Amino acid sequence: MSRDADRRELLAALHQAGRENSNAAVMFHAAVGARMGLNMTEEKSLDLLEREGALTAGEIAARTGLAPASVSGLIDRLERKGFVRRVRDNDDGRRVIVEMNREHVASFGTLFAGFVDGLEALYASYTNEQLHVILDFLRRSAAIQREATGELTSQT
Amino acid sequence: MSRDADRRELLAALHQAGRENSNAAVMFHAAVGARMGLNMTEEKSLDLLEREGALTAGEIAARTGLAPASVSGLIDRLERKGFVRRVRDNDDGRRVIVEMNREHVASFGTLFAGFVDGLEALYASYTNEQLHVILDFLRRSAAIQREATGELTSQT
DNA sequence: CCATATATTTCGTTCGGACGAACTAAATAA
DNA sequence: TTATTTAGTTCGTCCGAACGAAATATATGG
Repeated sequence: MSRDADRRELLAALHQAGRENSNAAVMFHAAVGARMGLNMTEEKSLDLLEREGALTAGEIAARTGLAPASVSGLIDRLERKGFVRRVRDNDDGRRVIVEMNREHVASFGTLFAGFVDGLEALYASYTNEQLHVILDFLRRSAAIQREATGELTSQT
Repeated sequence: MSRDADRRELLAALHQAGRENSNAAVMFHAAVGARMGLNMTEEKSLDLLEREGALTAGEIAARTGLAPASVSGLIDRLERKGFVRRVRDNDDGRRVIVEMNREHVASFGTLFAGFVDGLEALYASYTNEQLHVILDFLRRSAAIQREATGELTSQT
């Protein structure tokens, strides 16, 4: 049963490595945020806009769980720092659409230089077939984490 | 050059998926922390203790960049919530060693149930060979992120 | 021993971000 | 039109976490 033993070890190692990778991602994210002058809330909101595109203030409130007043303040800060723009909704003048300012975000690209280079070198070390496996894993792992986050966030 | 085209696409997809996976990890981490009654600083400190084992207050200060006074408060809070213990260092009575209370952390295991099940199912869908690739990727990716975090954190 | 250096804590203060309540403006219903 | 609902903002307040400076306790060098 050497095959089984190998697999058990493998799974344990994956558990550990996955944990450490998550951890490293969190730390990196925090470090990048700090360098960009963003707090956690601001960072998460930008990520939200990155993933979902422009959102109204109300949508941001719903997604982040913040009170409307807090979202106004949040948008103020992000706008002041140049990361987003407020755009009036033509269909409904009450709404405020918050658009990410991609140019400004991109201007911090140098912060990621080392990271990007490292990743490219890493990818370069794999065959196409292996990269397909990694891609599949990343996508499904992200889905699982988002699902789990949803479960934790929905009050139970 | 269909091979090259495939690879270019693959790399672009990996870039995107990697980003989203990181993001999902950050969100999940934050959600777990919120459920455990921890703020970001407390979470990061526990992660630190997880990775490096027991640390003195001063070491925590050095690793987190917090002022000594802030670390005292941090340890107070973590201790009050049951996540760590203060232990006097026998070799040097001035030092305070902070140990993680693993039992208490483990008691939140149910929060991770969905996540863990999901991951197990995911891993089950791969061959040993594929898992080796994923393991290698996770480890090297974590190292790259830690390296990049270090670069960002060291004042430059 | 005594003086000085080091590790941590205590104290008082400050600051940012989150909030509820009241307000403004726009949309919709009557 | 006028009344009501909805979206966001403003305002005043509160709370937690971070800090510097001073205090405490222990270690180390002269």
